Amino acid sequence: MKPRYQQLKDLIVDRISSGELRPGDRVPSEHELVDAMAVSRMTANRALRELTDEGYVERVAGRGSFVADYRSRSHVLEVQNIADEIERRGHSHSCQVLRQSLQHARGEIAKALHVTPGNDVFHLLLVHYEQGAPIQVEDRHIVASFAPDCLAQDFAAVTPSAYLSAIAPLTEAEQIVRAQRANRATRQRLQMTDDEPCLVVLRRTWADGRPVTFARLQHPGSRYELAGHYTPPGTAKSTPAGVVLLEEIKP
Amino acid sequence: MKPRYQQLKDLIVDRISSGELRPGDRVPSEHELVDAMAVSRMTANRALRELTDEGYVERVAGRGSFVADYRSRSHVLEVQNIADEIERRGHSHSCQVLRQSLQHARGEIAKALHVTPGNDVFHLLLVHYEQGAPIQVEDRHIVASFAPDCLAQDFAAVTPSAYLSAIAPLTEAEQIVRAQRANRATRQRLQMTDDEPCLVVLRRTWADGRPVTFARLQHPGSRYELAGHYTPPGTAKSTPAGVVLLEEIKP
DNA sequence: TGAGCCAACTTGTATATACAACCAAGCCCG
DNA sequence: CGGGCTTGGTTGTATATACAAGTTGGCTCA
Repeated sequence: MKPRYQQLKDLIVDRISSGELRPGDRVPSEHELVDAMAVSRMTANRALRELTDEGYVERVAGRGSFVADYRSRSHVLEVQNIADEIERRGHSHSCQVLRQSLQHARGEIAKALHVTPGNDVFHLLLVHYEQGAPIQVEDRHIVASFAPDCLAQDFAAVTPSAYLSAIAPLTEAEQIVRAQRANRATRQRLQMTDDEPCLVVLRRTWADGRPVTFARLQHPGSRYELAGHYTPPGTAKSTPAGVVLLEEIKP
Repeated sequence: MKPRYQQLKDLIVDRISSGELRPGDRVPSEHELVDAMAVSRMTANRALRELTDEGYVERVAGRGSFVADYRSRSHVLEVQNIADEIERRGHSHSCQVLRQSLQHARGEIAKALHVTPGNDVFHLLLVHYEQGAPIQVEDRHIVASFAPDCLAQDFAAVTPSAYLSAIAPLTEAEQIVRAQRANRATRQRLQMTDDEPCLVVLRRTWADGRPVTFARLQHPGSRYELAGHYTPPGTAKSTPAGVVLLEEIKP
């Protein structure tokens, strides 16, 4: 038997991930949970407090508790959407859709997405531009059952990342970063010279405990880099605005 | 005035980061905190429970609470030490020290480490080998006041990462990942072909809220990649052993 | 009308208490 | 000597209660 505070947490997380509660919506107050679930206020408090620590809920004394915006959920999801990233830099983002089709999963793609070969997957091929210069080739497969209306989307307006996040919060991610040479087609799309290194990110993303999408993201080495700032769970403090500094270092 | 549970947490974290309490040491039990600090057991429980969530302590019902091993602290610190990483793969690690000297900080290095130009920093240049094949050139600067006995260390036996972690827990990290071409000296050291892309990691690491070391890590693109698996704070579940799968995919 | 006050509700923290489960060490008894 | 039991210490959870502080909306009174 799970502890009661965990039952309360599961209950609320389920209502959020099912879409019943959306970001900004009010979640039951401690007193309402006490009445509805027959627990003490301390137990309800612990459930809501831990959900706050985990990024699901935001609480305001005197007003109530509310479903948090997914973007504030974890650093994984912060990096997901290249359009947001570019706009945070104050630059313009545009996107060209080269392919948007329904396919049957086979081989490694089927294995990576945990579907049986032959099942439907969508295949997307996009090029993202920052200030008009190509910055990323996005080659993505999506489990069809997760996003049935994928073919009807306009991915030039809403990136696949944003689209997928809107369907359900992405709860888990796995990625591999490599430096490789790109093939000729990719070099052309990214306007890369023949010997320019290519920064490749292979990323698999989960929702509801199941993999839903696999992306191969290729970037020109001279114009793109990955940056991250990590603090251990408890702290999240000290030294702001340090990334810019590192950018300048050319030993 | 900080809340009392936070005061308790600060107290214990201070004793850990000062080195008074080392990994494996016993931390005061809830009852001892009740007696010593004049708080209720619930307050002591909350302090210790949150420290557990944050990775500082491990608790065992019936035995007590103990300082956690730093390695279990966060995925940032897991990746720190390339020797551990190689040994986890069951491979042999060796290391050649090319430079180990005391210098005066200048320019970008001084800025990155937040020391005034002219202050002492140590400079290390190492090559790491996996099964005899070169896998990383480590070019590292360390704030001298943080590690005064740096010149006396044998870094072929204990990597700089391990050495620095032993002095004080590394609490914060910032890194940038790039795909670049390496210069000729580096290509030779890593036995890379002329046009082989190089995976470069620039990493700056903090202890006690101050930057202590800055490293430039260069890897042959054909033999090295970065992998990470991320879950949001609350969950930490589902799908094990998936990284290997992704390795195989060559679309 | 408008300014201020107050009541109701919310979260945040703190205490005292209780019971269950777990662990280690020592003790008793066969 | 050894197996099982007890006992004391520990964590994990749950409740009832209390006070402080923030927010909101309505009400009163000038």
